[in-house]
Formats: sequence, C-alpha cells, structure tokens
Amino acid sequence: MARRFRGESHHKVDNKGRVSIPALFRRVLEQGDPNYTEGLNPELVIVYGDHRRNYLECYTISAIEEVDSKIDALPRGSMERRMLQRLFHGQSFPTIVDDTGRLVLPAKLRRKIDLGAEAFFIAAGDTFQIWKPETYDSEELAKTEAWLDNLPEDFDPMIYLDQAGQD
Amino acid sequence: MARRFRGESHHKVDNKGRVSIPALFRRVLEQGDPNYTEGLNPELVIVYGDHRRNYLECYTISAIEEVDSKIDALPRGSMERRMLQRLFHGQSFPTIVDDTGRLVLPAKLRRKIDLGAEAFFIAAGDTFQIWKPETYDSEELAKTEAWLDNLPEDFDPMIYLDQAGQD
DNA sequence: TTGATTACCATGAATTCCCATGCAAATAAT
DNA sequence: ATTATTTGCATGGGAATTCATGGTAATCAA
Repeated sequence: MARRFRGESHHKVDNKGRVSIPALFRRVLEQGDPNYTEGLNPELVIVYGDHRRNYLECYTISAIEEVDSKIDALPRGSMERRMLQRLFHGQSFPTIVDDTGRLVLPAKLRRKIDLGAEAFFIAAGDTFQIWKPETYDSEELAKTEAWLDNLPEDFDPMIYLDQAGQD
Repeated sequence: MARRFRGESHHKVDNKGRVSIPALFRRVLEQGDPNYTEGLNPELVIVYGDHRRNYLECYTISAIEEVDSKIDALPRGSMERRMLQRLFHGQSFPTIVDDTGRLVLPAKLRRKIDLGAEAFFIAAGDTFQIWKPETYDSEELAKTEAWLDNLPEDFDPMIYLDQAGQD
C-alpha cells in the first residue's frame, strides 16, 4: 500500500489561484509519482466531478493509474464504464506542483467549488480533498454532527472499526 | 500480538514543542514500525480527533495500518467510513521520533489539548496518550474514581477480565 | 495588445538539525 | 563493598533549512 495522506490544514489562495500544498502532502505526491526524482516537481490529477460535487479530489499519479486500469477492465460500451470515464477522464485536470510547493487552481475549478481567499485541505486515504472552508463546515461537519447526535451519549465511533468486513 | 505500551510519566515540553517520549514507549514504537532498523528513528501517527477530544492518541505504524485496512473494508460513501476517514486520516499527524528520543508537537496540537510546559504520558494497550496533566487529573481520574466509588467495598475489577468476549 | 499564465525572486516565521550538559542507573575495577 | 567508568536518558541552545506567502518580470494566447 502506498503512503497515505494524513492531516488537514488551511491555506491562502491568492488572486492567481496559487495555493500552498501542505508540506506533508507533497512528500506523498512525490512518492506517488513514478517519474519523480529529486529536484523535480511531482505531477497529480485533480478530479472535480459533476455539478453535485463541491470539492476537489486530488490523486497521485499512481493512484489515478490504478483507477484507470480498473476502468479499462470494465466492458466497453457499458454504462458503468462511460460514467467513470466521464468522471475520471473528462471531469479532471492533470497538473504539477510548482517550485515553491504550490498548486495553481484555474479560475474554472475555483468557481466550481466557489473558492475564495482560503482553502481547506483534508486527507482522505490515498487522496486528499480541497474544500471551500465554509462548505466543509456546513456540509461535512454539520452532517456528521447530526448523525452523531442520534447516537447514545457514550457512543464511540471506533466500534465501527471492528465491524469492518463483518456484515 | 504486538508488544504493548505500559506505564505512565510526566515530561517537560519546551517552547519548540519538544517532549521526551518515555524510554519504554520508544522500544514499543521501534518494534511497531516495519521500517525501523537499528540506528534509525521510528515513525508513529498522532491522532488528535475532533474538538471533543482533549488528549492525543499515539499509534505505532503497524497499529495505524491495522486501522487503515479496517477502514478500507468499509463501504465507500458510508457514513461510518467517512467519519473514520476524517478522524484517522484527516485529524491525525504522522511524525517521527528524533535522535534524542523526543517528539515535536506542533503548536496546533499543543493548542488543541491546551498543553503547557508539562505533558502526561499514559499507556493504553496498543496506543499511548498524551494529556495536559491538569486535564487528566480532573477528567479522567475523577471519572474513574467516581465510578469505583459506586461499587461495593470489596469489588475486584479483575472480574471483568473473565467477561471479555462473552456478551 | 491585453488578459492570463508561467517563471523567478524575496522574506518572515516555523521547523529541523546538530551539538552540549547534568543526572542516574548500570557495569566494571580495586 | 566501595569507588571509578560507562551508558542511556531528559533537557536545553543556536544554526541551518523548509514553509507559506507575496511580488515582479517574462511568456503565451487570441
């Protein structure tokens, strides 16, 4: 298993769309790019998806290649394949980290998630996501808070860990 | 079964956030890091969790990998998986023990648990926790002592040992 | 040529690296 | 047994490096 992204942080977005990638994430991007060598800058793929998705999902090269080969394995002409191709091939944007460790998000992508002067980065396993902070707070946090509120007072979400693979 | 952390102790935190890890814990971290070899320093992952959690929980590499694979087994898109991803991938901080056996806790983590010039370490099975001493005393100790006080005079907690796995 | 994109340079703050010291436990020597 | 020697451990300080961020000049596209 490749190295995982971990952590979360906030970063400024300037009016050219430049935004620093959390330093720890850069290390993972470097390791996940087969063409990366010391001194170069790693490539990555940003999947932005359809109109319903309000965050950007960033893949290392090897993670996206894994997705690609799974798509290739689906029957040609199948609806599943077409959908996934549209999402991962059509609604995505390949790019590269710049010399100062930043990403340049084109206006189109920023508009899509309504990004302003600040971006929120959060790891999600073998990808990381970029959110407008307000969206994250209102959608993700609020959603899980509400979900948690329906559980017993002393409930520990960790119990789900041990259910894994059981049902 | 991996080696377990055992014991508790207090250590100074300097203004750079450096704090010595109890020597016995270091041995466990070394054993729990598949990449560790004599002369190197073991890696670990600190999970700090959401605003409700007021201590840091430290995982060996193999302990966190076990968690990761359990998360991977949960259905994509499920609330359980998202919650656990946020907790273990987002609200966590991968790091490494330094040459003098210390950990560097970034300001963000220190602020989160309101850590001052001293930290309290306590073993918790296959992880260990870092607390602000005052918090530990007032919250955890008080809690378990109150619980014990409600039990009969001659009660022996060992009875629970034999209940494990029965319900 | 005009707006946008890319390449370069700049800087303060945070983080890492390297070296140093005082102890105390463990071991060896008399 | 008592004293010297070593070793591991907790802690501290300063220099060197990395990070996050901002600015300007060069390049590109239409």
